[in-house]
Amino acid sequence: MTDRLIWQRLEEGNYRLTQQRQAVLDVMKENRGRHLSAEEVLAEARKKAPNLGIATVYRTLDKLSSFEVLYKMVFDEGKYRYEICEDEHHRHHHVICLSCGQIIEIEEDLLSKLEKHLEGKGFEVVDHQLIIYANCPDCKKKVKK
Amino acid sequence: MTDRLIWQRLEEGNYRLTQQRQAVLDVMKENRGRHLSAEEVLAEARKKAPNLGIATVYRTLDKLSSFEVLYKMVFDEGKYRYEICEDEHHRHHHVICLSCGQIIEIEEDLLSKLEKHLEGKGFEVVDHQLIIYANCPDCKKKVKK
DNA sequence: CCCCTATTGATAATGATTATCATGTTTGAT
DNA sequence: ATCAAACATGATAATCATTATCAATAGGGG
Repeated sequence: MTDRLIWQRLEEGNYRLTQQRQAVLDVMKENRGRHLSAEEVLAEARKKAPNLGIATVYRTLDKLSSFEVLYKMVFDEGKYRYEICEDEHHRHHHVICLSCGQIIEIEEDLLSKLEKHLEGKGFEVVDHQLIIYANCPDCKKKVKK
Repeated sequence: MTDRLIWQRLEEGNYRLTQQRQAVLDVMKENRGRHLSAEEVLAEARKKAPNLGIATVYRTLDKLSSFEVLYKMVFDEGKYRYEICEDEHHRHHHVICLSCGQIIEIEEDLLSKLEKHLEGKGFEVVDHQLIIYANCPDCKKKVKK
């Protein structure tokens, strides 16, 4: 997602970029493709805004998600993670390695057929999330030993 | 999932079926295809075991999940839900209606191609979960008004 | 420069889940 | 059957992530 587009969305939402919010947004931009928890964002963002509080982090992450600047998602560990949006389609494809916990993004989009089918049945598809649980090539080797 | 198979898994795990555990398991069997939270299971199961405690419900749900008698899953609301396993493949396909919250199961399995691709790259695919966010036909009508 | 409103950080409150522990129950060896 | 040992339970405390509260503060428009 481009700075231009981010700016546009913040403006539409009448959202001022304070130092703290800037720090949070910077962290998210510096971690494109990663899926950060609120605590992780706090730890990083404090390097720029040392007395940033966790409440502000949550507030900012939720607001940015509501502007569709960030995705808010949840994996099986049961807590929220955030990631900067990369496209207009809100599609998330992830592979989670069951051994090392690494979360890898994949690009393929094979779901349009399924969604067309649902739309044919009267559904209005808004978004989807696909998570694949796997052992990544490295861990696969280790596990076999 | 058949009673036969459930029994087999409990036996393999040396898991005694006490009254309380039986009550929890019964609730799960009576609600095939539904995705119950621990609190919901507790409320139902207390009809059979009136002074059942929430801790026992959690313990039982987790154990049954570890035996692959139940699936343990998480949606965007951020809490765990459980469902009795219906097949050997551990595949969950859900459509969540964004208006009424209804969770509908779908049967299609269009992901084998994608998984083959990942396996070609050295991954070992263990499981997957696909969630589609949509408005169901009824809510779609209401939303449009 | 001052007032007004938005924002912040600290902290309390909440909700879901997990851990602890004293008590009660089952099991299996005798 | 008896009894010790292991297991299971319910109540409740502890924990973890998140949200709400609130007094203090910061910034922008006049």
